Parts: sequence; C-alpha cells; structure tokens
Amino acid sequence: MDYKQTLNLPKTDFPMRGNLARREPERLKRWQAMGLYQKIRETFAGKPKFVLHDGPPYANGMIHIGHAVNKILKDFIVKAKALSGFDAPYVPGWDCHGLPIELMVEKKVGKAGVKVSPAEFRRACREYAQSQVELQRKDFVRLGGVADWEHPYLTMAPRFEADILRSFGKIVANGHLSRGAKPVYWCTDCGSALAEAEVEYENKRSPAIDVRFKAVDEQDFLSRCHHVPEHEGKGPVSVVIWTTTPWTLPANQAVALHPDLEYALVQCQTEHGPERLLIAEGLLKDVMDRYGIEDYRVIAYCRGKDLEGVRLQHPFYQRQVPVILGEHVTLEAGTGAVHTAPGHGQDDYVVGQQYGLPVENPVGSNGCFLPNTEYFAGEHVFNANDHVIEVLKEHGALIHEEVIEHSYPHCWRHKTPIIFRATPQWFISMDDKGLRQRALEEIQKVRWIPDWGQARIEAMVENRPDWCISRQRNWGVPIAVFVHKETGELHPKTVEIIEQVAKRMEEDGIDAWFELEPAEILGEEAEQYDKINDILDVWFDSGVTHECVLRRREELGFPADLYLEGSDQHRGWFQSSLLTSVAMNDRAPYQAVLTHGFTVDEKGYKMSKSRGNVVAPQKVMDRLGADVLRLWVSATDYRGEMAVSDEILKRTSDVYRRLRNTARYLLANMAGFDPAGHAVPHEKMLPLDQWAVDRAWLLQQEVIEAYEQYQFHQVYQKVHHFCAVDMGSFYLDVIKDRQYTCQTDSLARRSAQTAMYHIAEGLVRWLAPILSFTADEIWEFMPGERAESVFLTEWYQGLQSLPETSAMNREFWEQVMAVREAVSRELEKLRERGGIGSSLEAEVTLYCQPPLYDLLRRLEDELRFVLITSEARLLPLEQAVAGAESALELEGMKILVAPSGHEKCVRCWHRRADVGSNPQHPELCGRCVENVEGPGEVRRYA
RNA sequence: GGGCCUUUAGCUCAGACGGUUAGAGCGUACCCCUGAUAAGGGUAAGGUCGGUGGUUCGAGUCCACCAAGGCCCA
Repeated sequence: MDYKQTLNLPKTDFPMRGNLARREPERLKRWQAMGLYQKIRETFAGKPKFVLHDGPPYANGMIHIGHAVNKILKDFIVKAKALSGFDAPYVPGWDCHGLPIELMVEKKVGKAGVKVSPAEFRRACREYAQSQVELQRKDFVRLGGVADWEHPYLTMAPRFEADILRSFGKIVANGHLSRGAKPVYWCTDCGSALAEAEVEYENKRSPAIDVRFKAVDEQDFLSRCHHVPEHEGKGPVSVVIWTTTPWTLPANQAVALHPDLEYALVQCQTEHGPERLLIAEGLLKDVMDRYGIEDYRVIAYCRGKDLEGVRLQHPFYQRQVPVILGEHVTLEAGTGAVHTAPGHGQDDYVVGQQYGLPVENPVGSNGCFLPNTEYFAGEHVFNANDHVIEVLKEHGALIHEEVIEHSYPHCWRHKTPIIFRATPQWFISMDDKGLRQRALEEIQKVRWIPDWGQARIEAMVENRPDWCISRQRNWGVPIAVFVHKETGELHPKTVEIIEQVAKRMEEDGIDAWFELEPAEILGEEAEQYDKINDILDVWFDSGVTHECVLRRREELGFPADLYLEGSDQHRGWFQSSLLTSVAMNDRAPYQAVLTHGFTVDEKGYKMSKSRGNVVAPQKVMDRLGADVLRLWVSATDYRGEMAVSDEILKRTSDVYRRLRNTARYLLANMAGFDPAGHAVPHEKMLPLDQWAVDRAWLLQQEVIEAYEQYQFHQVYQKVHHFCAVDMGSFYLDVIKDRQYTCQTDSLARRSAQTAMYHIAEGLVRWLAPILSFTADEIWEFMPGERAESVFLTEWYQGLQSLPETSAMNREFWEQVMAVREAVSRELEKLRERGGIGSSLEAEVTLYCQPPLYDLLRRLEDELRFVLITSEARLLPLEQAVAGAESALELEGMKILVAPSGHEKCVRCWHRRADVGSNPQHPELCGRCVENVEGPGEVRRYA
C-alpha cells in the first residue's frame, strides 16, 4: 500500500522561484489597474496623517542608484506608516527649471536670443524637462513605490510657477529681500554672465607684478611687530602684494594676510633707496631672488593677525585700504599678501563681505572701464594692464614685473579670457530681518536623524553668506519686480504687482512676465521703471515646495512630518526649504529630517564612470528584481555610506530566497486550512505552537519599533533571523512530523496550521514595506477572507504572547533548544562515524540532574519529536552508562546516542519497536496505524 | 586646507554604565536528507575590533594623533 497518500504533505502553487524580473512588471500593471494608490487613500481616509514630503529630483538624465535608494527608503516609511494606521500620502515631484536643462537645450536648439527667441527656447526647455520626467518616472515606478505617480508635482507647472513667485512675494513683503552686487564669471565678448559650466580653463600669458602698499602710520605698523633687537631700520614701510591681473587694482579695497602665517619685515635697498617690505616669511627667499636683492635683513616679525586693520595707501588712488585677514591666503605663489578687489574675485568677495568692504566694479559689460574711472576710462581691461603698470611706476609703487603663463578661465564659446565682474544681484538677507537667527532657533526644534545632522546644518546656516537668488538666465521663474530708473528702489507696490503677475502666470506660466508690457501693470509710471529680467535660483523653486505643494495639495499639509534626502541636502534642499519657510512662515517646514549616505562600491569608493564601479538600478532590477534591490536598501545602514557590489547583491539574493521559501513553506502547509473553520483557539493550541506564535508576537513588537525608528536594517536582520533560525532550524523542522503524519483534521495538525497561519499573517506584513512585490504575491496565496492587497491593511492583531506562568513558557523552550543543540552535536559525531544518516535513524538517552530532568520530563514521550529522533529516553544522571558524553555548556547532563535497532516505519520514518505489530499494516508503526485507520494520534505538547 | 561623518569576521549587522574565551545570520568547508528538492537539516573553521600612542588594575567601548574612505565647502 502506498501510505504516502495518507500523509498531509505541503502543497502550494506559490512558486519557489521569484522570477522577479518578469513577474514584478505584471504586478505593477495590476496595481495600476486596480488604482492601488487611490484605494490606499480611501482605506486610510480619516486616520491620523503622516506627511513625508518628497524632495524633487532634477529632471535630467536616467535615475542612478542614489535616486533608487532615496525613493525606496521613502517608500519603506510610507508603507510602514500605513501599516501602523496612518494616512500617509506620497506625492512625488520633479525640479524642472535651471541651468543643466538650459545647457542641454542649448546643445539642441542653440542659445536663447541668438539662434532662437527666448520664448521658443523656454518652450524647448519645457518639452525637454517633460521628456526627462517621463523617463525618470518609468524607472521610479518600476522600483515598486506606492505613490501618486499620475499626479506628481512639477515645478514648471504654470500654477506652480505662479506659487513660486507668490512665495517670493511673501519674502519681499517680510522685508528679507536686498539688492547688492556680486562678482560673476563674465565674458566681455558675450557681454553677459557665464555659468561655471560654461567656463573652460586654458593657459594664458599674463603680467605678474609686485606692488607696494605703503603703511599710512608707520609707528602703528611697527608697534604691532616683534623687533629684532638693534635693527630699527629705515625708509618707508610697505606691504607687498603680487597679482597677475593688474587691471583689478583700480577696484582694490584691501590687502589680505593669513591670520596665522608668519610675516617678516625686511630691510633692503631698492631703486628708491632704503625701505622696509613686509613679506610672508615662507616666501621671503623666493621673493628676494625674484627681485634680485641679495643684501637684505629681517628686522621684525609678526603674525598676519597682528596687522589686522592697519591702514595702507592705495598705490595710485587717493584712498586708504585696510589690512584684512583671510584663510584663503596661501604660500603657493606671490608674497603672502593678497590684493583684494571684492568686485573682481570670488574669494575677495567673500572675505570682503566679512569686512563690509564695498563691492566696487569700475568695469562695464563690454570689458571697458567706466567713464568715471581715473586714468583708465574707456580702456579694455586686458589692454589696460600695461597702462596700470605705467601708472604704478609713476607713483613709485611697482617693485617688480614679469610675464607668466598660467591656467586661466576662458569663455567656452569665444575661447577668450573672461573676467570676474561684480553685477547687481538680488539677495535674501540672512541678517537684515534676523533670518539667520530665527532659522537657527527653528533648527533646534527639528528632529534630525542621525542627530549629527543638526550640528551640520547649524554650522552651515551660521556661516553662510546672504543667499544670492538672482540668475541672468532664461529657464526659470522671473523675479517679477520693477526698479525705479533713478533711485534704484523697488516699486512701492511690488507685493501687489507680484500677485497680479502671479495671476497671469497661472495661465501662461513664466512667459506671462517675459512677454509683459510694463504699461499693462504700471500704466503711465512704466516710463520711470526698469523691468527686471533676472530669474530665481532653482534652489528657490525647490525651496518653496512647502508652499507650492504642502499647502496646495489637500491631502498633504504644512509642516511636513518628514523630509528625507541624501546628506548633501543639508546644504541644499533642507537649507533652502528652511530659509524660505522661516522667511515666509517663521517656522521650519518639517518636524523631522532624515538623511542617508551615498552609495559607494565594496571598497568604499564613490561610484564614477571613470572607476567603472557604477551599479545601475535598472540592471539590478532586470537581473535580480526590484525586491532584491529593495532588500539591499533595507539591509544597509543608511546613516553611513551604502556599499553595493555584486557580492553584496548576491548575498542579498540569498536572503531573499530564504525569506521567500519560508513564506512558501508556511503557505504550503496551510493547504486546505480555512482560518474561519479550522483555526484553533489560542489556549487550545499545543504549547510548541503557542511558543511559535509567541516568537512572532515578540518579533512583531521589535519590527514595529524598528520601523518607527526608521531602522530598516534591524527589520531585515530580525525577520531574517526569525525565518532562518526560529522557524527553519527549529519550529518548522520539528512540526514536519506532526503536520505530515497526523490526521488531516486533528487538533495536532490544526494547531500547527493555526500557528503557521498567524505567523504568516504577521510575516507578510513585516515584509510588505520592503519586499513589496513578494509580500503582495504571498498575500494572494493566504487563506481566508482578505483585502485586495496587503497595502490595504494594518499590523496583524492575531498574535498572542505566551504567558510566563505557563508550564512550557519561553524559558522552558529555551532550555529545550539548548538540549537539542547538545544532542545535535552528538548526533553529528555519530553520523561522522557512519552510524546514522538522518537523525531519525538514531535513539538518544539523556541522563539529567534536576532541574533539567524535571523540565524535560514535562514533554513525556514527545521529547523525541522535538529532538527529531526515533526514541528519546530520559534518565537520572546517576544512571549514566559509560560512553554517555557530557553535554557542553549544559550543567548536569550526559547524552548517549546510538543507531536504532528497530524497523523503519514506511509512513513516518521513525524506527519503532511496534512496526509490524498490526498484521493489517506490516510496514507501519503503532501510531501510524492509529492515524491511518484509528481515531488518530493525540499530541499534547509538540 | 576646513566642517561633519564612516571604519568590528569574506558579506550584512549587534556589541548600555570601559570588566569573564568580541556575538548573530548569511556565505564557505564538510556531513546528512531526498515527504519545503534549482529546497531543507547538522557540524566546523573564520575577527583582537583601520593604525599608533595614551588614560586605566582592565578598552572594540574614553582621549590624542595618524591612515583610508564619504558628504559639503575652500
């Protein structure tokens, strides 16, 4: 007789292999067809809200793995929050304006205003951005995130553009706007500013000159130095600067020294007679060699900081300039003293801001000095170099001149050298209305994850200069203001005008401003005003999504519960959002900010094309599936760098298979199980099954806690450990016999099935945020009535804990497992000796002292099922025979294992003395006979 | 060059208050099973905690410096 038919073997259609690359896209279609996102919204309507606000990726190029990490982490949170009973909407967005898109479009259609009209150019930008959004959306959707992909926010939507402008208007109304000047790359041939990306570095020959700046008050100067005894010296005292751009000297406002560098005052003889020159000590020899001076002597020393504030005479203008301090001063070249013209250099500008130096710019847009520039009016700056040198000579200020070749920025278009030129710009002032102070206060109130994020953004906000928000570009939201032609003041009704323009922009987008006739708004006043054509920095666009998205979308709300981006956004979006929100709302736009690290390769190096270590998310999804990618994200502690490599993904796939197979085995054992009719009440379940549910109950607390703390790698570790150890290695292995051999509808079997059912209900939800595709697939195979998708449910409430007072409580099973391990070790030894193969071929005798003896006694004759041996005898330790091995790590126990001498029951594979005792069933053991045609075996414990 | 951060077995992670032979899972090796089978079970071997120097009776765990990486600046 084929007794196999009398067994309850596992059976399921749930595939063992995920086949994710093929199956995931099918499931995506189903989600889309059923309107999953909408269904989730409806299901959770009315629950407390949790708003995770999506930071917009820039709409340019294919998504890389960093994008994937970011979106997947967000999805974990949104899904876990739903399971915890929150209404957690997620509206994705894209950042659509800005220079990178302009540059891409320039390549295609040419420069705005040159080959195409600005209006056409903007149209082309809009089309390009839209195409990039589609490209990226496709990949984002593939990742499996639940989001309102049909209705994302785009910063280039007309309504959005209008709201950006309105946000700007609020900031103006609150008095944070200021106008100033700032040096930018400037091509005198283009007659316009260049972006950094439009600058190329090439070699150029330039004059390199050394110039004296005489001390106005020599006594003051000398009193700050440490003198070498008996060398007072004589002649004028000067600080010497070195520059390769003589033409910037008319705009000089200061001389910068490094605060901590050592400077030497040198007595020497020049064509002007005896004099004293200040040079950085570390460059002294080089400088003297350059000047050809052999006879010199140091007569005093000082640190740069000793001279702060000393007044110097400008070399040819009738004005004095201060000595200032800057960390940017180096000993790489020159004299260690840096001529500072804030209107003509980035460093100079920054340090000039700190000292409140004027940002003077005597150079016109064509590169010629303005008419009121003494000596040089009308001359082009590069031609003026010689003239400047002449004037310096006339004033006795030139010490040395030569010509050098060096790397110098050039216009990528004209290939001509460019200059730094201060131009009028708009700023959000950090201090005029206390924005910096208020922002710092708001930072305190936000929860930063990890907590060092707070120190990081604090330092940045403390030190940042005013935010320059204007750009002289085409693809962006206009700074829609009018400035009085003579006074330079904003129109008194600027705030109202902005709202009028915003209304027009709701219909026509940004073109509404560029095509606006000023008279339409200003009437007769139009004559007196200039219409500003600058656009806003794109960081402003994304920085006001709290206004344009959170406040505009009904399902969201201000402030957000969470912003979540890469750690680079402390300087970027977190800060731009904070500053605009404080400027507009006087509070931070978020309650909490979470940052993740960047992806690196297995050696910890950043990913780059040149290194060839780039891992493309598309490839991972095509080869291994989005769920494996998601599992990798969950497994990695995102607080530091996140390493990816083939091996790491391989390991991740291994874990995936383990999780999948655990779920599959649970499903396979629930074949024919209907929870409504077959579920066993908790108190009637066998103690071992109660224990298994208890493990799940405990784990669920930890899983929920880990999700709440955004510690996804803990979820990963714990759930995996549960599947591999608690379930695979112990519980599921032990209950096989009971599952397979007991009667189909017996309590023994239904009890285990009930446990597996509860465990599966828990497991499918723990996995859902991470293995979204797989969990939803498992969901479909689960028995019982249930919602359409796992994402429409909350945490499973059917798990119960095991009472501490139970005779077989947690501690009891812990001991049993320790015994089991000890027995396993002995069985392994026996196996190595060739004594047995399967553990069912063995019999084991345990010689124990109390309390272990009493503990194991409780299992009665079911101990053998826990040990998966054909016999398990329990005897007092005193009766231990020779050959019984002491159990390691277990007090008072000896173990004797031996091959069973009995026949193997063909049905349950146990070797029992009673095999064949029933002539009707000569191949069966006693309990199998009972299970096959009797009332069925009774199990009480395991 | 500066600010912030990371560095524990091949991989991913644990390691309050400094204190027994540094843990887990995976992977690996070997064995078993063939009624989870492109599955499942067992046993074992792998770290001295990036490096150096301190504090301490005692440090992966505190301090200093260095190294290799990362983000953001310059």
